[in-house]
Amino acid sequence: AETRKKVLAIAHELQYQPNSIAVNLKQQRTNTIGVLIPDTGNPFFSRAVSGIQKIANTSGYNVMVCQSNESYDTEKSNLQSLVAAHVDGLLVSISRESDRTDHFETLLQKNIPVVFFDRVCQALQTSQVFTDNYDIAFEATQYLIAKGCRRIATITGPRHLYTTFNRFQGYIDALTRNNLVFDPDYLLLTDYRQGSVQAYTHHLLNLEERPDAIFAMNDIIAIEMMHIIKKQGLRVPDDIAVLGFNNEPISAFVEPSLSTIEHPAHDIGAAAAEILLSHIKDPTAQPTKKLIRSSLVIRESTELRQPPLPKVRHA
Amino acid sequence: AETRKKVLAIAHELQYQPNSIAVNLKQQRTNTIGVLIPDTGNPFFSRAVSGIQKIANTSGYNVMVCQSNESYDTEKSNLQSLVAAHVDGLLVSISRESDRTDHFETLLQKNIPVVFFDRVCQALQTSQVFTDNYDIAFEATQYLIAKGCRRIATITGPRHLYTTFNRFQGYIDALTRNNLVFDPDYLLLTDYRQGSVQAYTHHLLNLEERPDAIFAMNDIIAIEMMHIIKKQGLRVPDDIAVLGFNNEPISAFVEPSLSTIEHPAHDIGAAAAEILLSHIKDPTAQPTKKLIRSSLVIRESTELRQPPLPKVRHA
DNA sequence: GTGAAAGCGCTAACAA
DNA sequence: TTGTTAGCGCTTTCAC
Repeated sequence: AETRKKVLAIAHELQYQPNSIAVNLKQQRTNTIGVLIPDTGNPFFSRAVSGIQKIANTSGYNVMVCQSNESYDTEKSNLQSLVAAHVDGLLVSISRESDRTDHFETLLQKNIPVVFFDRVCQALQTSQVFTDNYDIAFEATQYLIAKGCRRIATITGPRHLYTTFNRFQGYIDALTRNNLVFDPDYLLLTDYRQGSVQAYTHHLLNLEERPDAIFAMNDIIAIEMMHIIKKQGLRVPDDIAVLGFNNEPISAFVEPSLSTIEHPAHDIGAAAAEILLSHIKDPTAQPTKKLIRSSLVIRESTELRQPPLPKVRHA
Repeated sequence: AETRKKVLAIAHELQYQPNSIAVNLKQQRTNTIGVLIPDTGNPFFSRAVSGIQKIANTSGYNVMVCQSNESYDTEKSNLQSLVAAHVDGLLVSISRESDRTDHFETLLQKNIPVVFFDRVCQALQTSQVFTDNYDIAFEATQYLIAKGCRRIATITGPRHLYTTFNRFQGYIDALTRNNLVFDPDYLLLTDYRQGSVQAYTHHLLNLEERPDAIFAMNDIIAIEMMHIIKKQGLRVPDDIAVLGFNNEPISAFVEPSLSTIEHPAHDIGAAAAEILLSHIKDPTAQPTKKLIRSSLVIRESTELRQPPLPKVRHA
């Protein structure tokens, strides 16, 4: 009782800090969560990490970040690093290249909680946080059609990605609903490589029937496309309307300002972190799926000044 | 010898992985480096983190990231977390609010290697990686003056930040060298709060003698300012030239394309990580200072079409 | 070369 | 309530 005080006082005086590694060894946990994302430099993911940090830090967790650079192999090796580092749980958005998900199965075997976010992995029985990709793509396409667009091109990623697949379905279904036929010429699969946007845009502009709208998979691509379109002497939105995805801050300030889809990266990251922490606390908890809604942000790049064309029936 | 093989075989079969926490406890290190930056969502820092990751992962290190949100208190508490997590070393870019650096002294006492990057801390005897802020700001200002600009405004941050201070000095010295007097009306200190850029820009545009050029502290601010200037019916660069900082990818695609300063975030991060790893390997190594050069990237936002005005002598 | 044992710094169980 | 001790899983030393 007396000595207790003395010890505490001296401990404080010597600035005693428990050795967390020893604590970790004893407790068999690290108070660290692993984050595995495709690209730190992608603003969507860096904002998601920001949301993750916020939740993790307020709960006394540290965050270990790895980037797969959109490579399956790197993702796999990052995963091993994070597991080897004994993170208490993982937040993952899978790489573009990952069309199989065998590497995540070991997590389930080892009972390491994992929450996928945005680019989720449907094959696995885990918690997931995602947005209503199908609905918002449907709504966005519907909106473009209502504006009078009939030849709507889309730039998208590989089919096996959850986000891409659902957005594409929403796009297709909106076309069908409006009796428009899907023209494969208007579908571009991008790999994001340097210079690819330029090539894709020129391809679209040189088509016999040039598209009258482009629905891009993110704002950065959309802005680059607008730039190229304008350089070609065409007008946005009058000749070609452009719609982005993600609502990056910069999109409000380009000319014309970019219509896009608000995709709350910070909230998605934070929600995923919260679910993960709950799984860490209670390992028996069932996987949950959380939907975070997106919304259409209409600006100038799709606001056609001319009245909509009369509705045309194709096919 | 024989049993060795058998054991190894079975170990492989059971997928034996040494428990890294136990290894860490024994070795007194974690193979983890801590990264402390102001803001994960800031593209400059997220690109720097990308460079750090690359070096760290190839050397078998994990990366633990914390963001201070530009707050001194958060920075201090993040620092404690990272030290408590026993990171083997730290990479730090200090927060805007941190006008004192007492919290970093404990690192030196505990002999934890730290490398500051970009927003370095001069008061401490540690390794640092930075860019030639003074020279490039001088060169950029000189360039604007050569283009005929005489009333050059600048948007900058607090004086105690290394980057800000040196850029400001370069700006001032270039003015002086050209016999232009520095007008405090043309200096804006921003805190980056929501909406502040709009207020600052309007302030500048409403000055009795409107600036004919603006040198912003980063591209995002510069692009927002261009947007506001154009909304006011003024032309960029003819009425006001605009120069950014950081050369974000998007800056090539705005209208007019933004002149800016190439500030190699990825390289700065990678260089800092390399120096840190060398300090971890050899704790007796002396602190080094590494300079990574920036360069002027000239695009449309400063390319005045009219011939430069005749040189005016002020004061 | 092989094997046993001490110990990293802590926590939790147990004994006093 | 207080003090002692075993043990987390590894590495390294030291004896064999």
